[in-house]
Amino acid sequence: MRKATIKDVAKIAGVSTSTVSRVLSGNTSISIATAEKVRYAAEKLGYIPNTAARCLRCDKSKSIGVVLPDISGEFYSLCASSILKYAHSAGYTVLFIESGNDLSSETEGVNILLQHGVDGMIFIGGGIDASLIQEISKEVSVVTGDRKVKNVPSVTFNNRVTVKKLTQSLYKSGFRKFLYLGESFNSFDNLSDRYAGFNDAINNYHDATAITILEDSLHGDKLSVSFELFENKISEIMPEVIITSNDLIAQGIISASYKCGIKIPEQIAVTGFDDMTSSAYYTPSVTTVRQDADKLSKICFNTLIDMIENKPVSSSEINQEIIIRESADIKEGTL
Amino acid sequence: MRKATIKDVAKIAGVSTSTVSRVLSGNTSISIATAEKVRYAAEKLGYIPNTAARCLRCDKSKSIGVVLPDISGEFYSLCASSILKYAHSAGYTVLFIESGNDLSSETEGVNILLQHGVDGMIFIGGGIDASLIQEISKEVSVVTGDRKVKNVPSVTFNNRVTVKKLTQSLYKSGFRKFLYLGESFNSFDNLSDRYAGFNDAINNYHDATAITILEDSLHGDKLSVSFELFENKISEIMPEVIITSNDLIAQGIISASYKCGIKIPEQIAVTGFDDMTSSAYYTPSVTTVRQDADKLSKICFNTLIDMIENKPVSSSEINQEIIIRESADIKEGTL
DNA sequence: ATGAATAATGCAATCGTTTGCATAATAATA
DNA sequence: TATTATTATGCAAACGATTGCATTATTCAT
Repeated sequence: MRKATIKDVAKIAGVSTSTVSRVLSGNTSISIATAEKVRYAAEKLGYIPNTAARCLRCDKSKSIGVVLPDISGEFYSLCASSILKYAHSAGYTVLFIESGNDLSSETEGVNILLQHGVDGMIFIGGGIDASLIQEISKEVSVVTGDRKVKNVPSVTFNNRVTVKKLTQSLYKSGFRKFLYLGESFNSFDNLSDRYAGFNDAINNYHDATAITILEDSLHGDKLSVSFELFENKISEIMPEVIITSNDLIAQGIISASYKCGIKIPEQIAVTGFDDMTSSAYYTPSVTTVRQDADKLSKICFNTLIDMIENKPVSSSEINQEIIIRESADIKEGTL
Repeated sequence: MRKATIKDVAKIAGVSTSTVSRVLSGNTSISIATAEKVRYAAEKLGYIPNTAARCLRCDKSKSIGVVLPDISGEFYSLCASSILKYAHSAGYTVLFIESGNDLSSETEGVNILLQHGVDGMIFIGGGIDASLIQEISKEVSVVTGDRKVKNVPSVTFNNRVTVKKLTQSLYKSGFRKFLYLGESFNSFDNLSDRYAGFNDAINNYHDATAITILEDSLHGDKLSVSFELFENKISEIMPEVIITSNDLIAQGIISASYKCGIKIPEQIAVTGFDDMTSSAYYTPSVTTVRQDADKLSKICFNTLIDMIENKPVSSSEINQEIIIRESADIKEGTL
């Protein structure tokens, strides 16, 4: 048998479809008796309102789009999970888009969202063309997470302050010869901010030395690259501490050093970024910076909903947390 | 200005809406000239077809629902990513639902999918009430992934065969005292299958000893549990090899043994399951079983689409791959 | 050139809701 | 009781697309 519609419910309950609609949405005055009848009929028929029809009529979909680089990344998947949670409990539905690498797949993805008439979009992380976001934000409510785009409300982490603090406490812990080893960046605010924070700290110390290595191929699982890098470059330099821009690099360094017979943290201290699950169980466990994905997601979502409901919104910044573990011995009280 | 509709396009192009529709869907005969005009008008207006309207009219949404325990799990997030990929390139949209723990959130999630009129659903992994799936499968096309439900097409891994093979090759590599350390199971086919495979192999050997420990609290990141377990129980037993039912347990064992001064793999060999990213970089790296999430997702999706299009479908099984690494020294040629 | 077949297009109904307006029923007030 | 507010309901028109049927324009064959 066909799926029950509001008409069927109306017929069974002996009222008009308007009444059924009103009972079910429950925001107008309805006599208790009819409400009862309607609810009974709906229940009996197993009536499920048709979202498409409602969406068409009301010109809003109660759905949002979420664009992120790849949903299988540890951080992003946590965001996905959180957003799903908040969205569902607010009666919203979520469409995810992986921006991937190329602009064309991005545009295509955004088009899917547009076609579906999402009420708003959240863009999380880099890798998505800024001008595209700008463009979209004129048509529909947009919030960016972990990234800033001009004239678009954003939710970001305080990377710069955190890395400055981290560097300072390493200095206070006695380290003097620093190596900053990070992914190269162009306009990725969070990466450049991390490096900026490093410099903020270093520039205050005249008895500290700092070298920087920025590499494109460091990210992802290309740890062998780190290994080479370690053998070729670091051995000449021999820093006392290596500050990296993500945990995978840090783990790569640790792994490489292990194979070269260099002891971590005894000979070289290493810090990461992201607090990946594996970092806690690594040997040695990785001193790193934790970013609260759930918090980011929550604020992004709430901000977006406020925008959709035409409430005033503003950007926000979330504090990161430095997690001290074995790979870098940060002295008590230096944070 | 309002978003352009098919009417606007029709007016600009000087044709009827029917014609516009036909041009854009491109499956009926249309003169080249009008097609040209229509396409030009659509382009000029930035026309984006309204999915809700189409969905309403055609009674299909070109969308599917995917229900999984949690989208942030490493394996599941890979599935999510893959499904997104295949779905989008087939013109489908995806709604994810986290089944979480309780039945109520499951039912709620499924309701969301029903309301949205998804054309089909994929249920991946355990934790979702089997009878609920049965129920749903009467209303809409359903495929299960990494799990079997009566009368529902499924895509599963050959857990039993794989673990049997793994056990056999460990035996052939010289191990005799086995410990199977896994999550306890009730109806989770994959877990019970793994254990069954272990027994399949062991039962053939009269000179091998096997102990089994099944624990509820082993899964997830409760590695301290493993640690306790290791100290209290295993030390009395002292197996030569430990076969675990997932990588986290294996890593926990490795980590615990390290702290107890037991050398792995020299004193005890350990195998995991899942081939998590971290397992490759662990020290020692973890011998494990890889399950191809992308393959699973692809077959699930294709099967579902076949069902939706009323083509005949059948269940399939995917071979797992044993990945030999440092934590368990499987001899060449024993596989 | 004339009728038959085919190709192009338009008309209008339809999908399932919601909602402004009108009306009927009820309650409050004078 | 007559009159006015208030509360409950129904009617019917949207929302934007698709599609069966009817119609017109075109092509083809004889």
